[in-house]
Amino acid sequence: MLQKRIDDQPTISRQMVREAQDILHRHLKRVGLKQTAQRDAILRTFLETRDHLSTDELHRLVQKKDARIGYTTIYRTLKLLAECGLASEVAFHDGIARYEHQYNRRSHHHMVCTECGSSVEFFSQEVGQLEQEIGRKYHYVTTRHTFQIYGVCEDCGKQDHAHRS
Amino acid sequence: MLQKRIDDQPTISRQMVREAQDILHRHLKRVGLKQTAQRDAILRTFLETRDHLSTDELHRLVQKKDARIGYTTIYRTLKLLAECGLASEVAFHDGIARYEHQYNRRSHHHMVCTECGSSVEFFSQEVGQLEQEIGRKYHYVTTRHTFQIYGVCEDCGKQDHAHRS
DNA sequence: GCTGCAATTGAATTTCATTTTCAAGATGCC
DNA sequence: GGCATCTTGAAAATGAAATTCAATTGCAGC
Repeated sequence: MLQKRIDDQPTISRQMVREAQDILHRHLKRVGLKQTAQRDAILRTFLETRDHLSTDELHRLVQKKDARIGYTTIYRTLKLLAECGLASEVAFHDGIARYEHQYNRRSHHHMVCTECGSSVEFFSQEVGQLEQEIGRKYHYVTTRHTFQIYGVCEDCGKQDHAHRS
Repeated sequence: MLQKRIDDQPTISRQMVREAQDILHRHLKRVGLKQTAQRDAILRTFLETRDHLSTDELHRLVQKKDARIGYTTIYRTLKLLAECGLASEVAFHDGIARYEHQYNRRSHHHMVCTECGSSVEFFSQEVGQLEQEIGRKYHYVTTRHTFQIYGVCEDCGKQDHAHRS
């Protein structure tokens, strides 16, 4: 599944992995949890991947490194990563929770093709400003927003056309 | 659960119910399905309610009118209503699908309190324009978008504060 | 470097929203 | 009105996510 990203950093450097691991380790210590080989392995695999990963996909990838790491641990660790800001959930409204890594990334949004499920990332300043503006207006302390566009991508549009004629 | 709406029409008139019912009936005929008392009852109850209804909530309301209407029929009918544009799904990302009626309503968005679940509706032209703009840029034929803001509402903010001090 | 206790793990189980199944009942075209 | 077809709703199935629990592991304090 094609996924275009607007990312300045083409790959994740060793340095970034170390820094992210530090963030996780500090978070664990803060809330009285323990460092484990599993959590580190999951974080590393997660950072290395440039996709919007479902728990299932991440599980498969992690298993290539250590086949004994179970499903449950992936779920639990993704929540931990979200807690310390390293990951964030992306809901594409297909009933599956996806996560993307958030480390050193610009705020961005997604446009999803409803035919093939591929996605494009785009950036828009206005959306963040709107969050602030609306929050002020209705006296909410805003924490985040979601913005997704749904449609049919160029390729699927062409195929539909070819199919009909 | 408090829900502020930006709606020009304070209540649903008899006239509107009739028109909406017509839309449903025409849709049913078009796709070769049948009119039933259940479908009409569900549509009427749905239109009378100004909330973002979960299937469960709508089921409870409908049962007050006819206790024999089952869960499954609510699910199926909500899908039909969405198909003919009378309802649309609102995902608040709490694992429950909600629907709101779409008949004679302005395009709008939601800000949801993550503490108490209450929501405010707001209107923003920019978001629709952005959908068009981004779609053109990446050659998508866009169909819809979702935009939600999450935060803590004034009341919950006060309670948290009172609790701490 | 041990010890002990609390946190972690993962297989299995449970939960819960939603979907599917299917036999009995309703609808509407002829 | 007859009859094929759609609808209904209770029950069962599904599937993603959460929970349970016994065995294992991390690590703070000695």
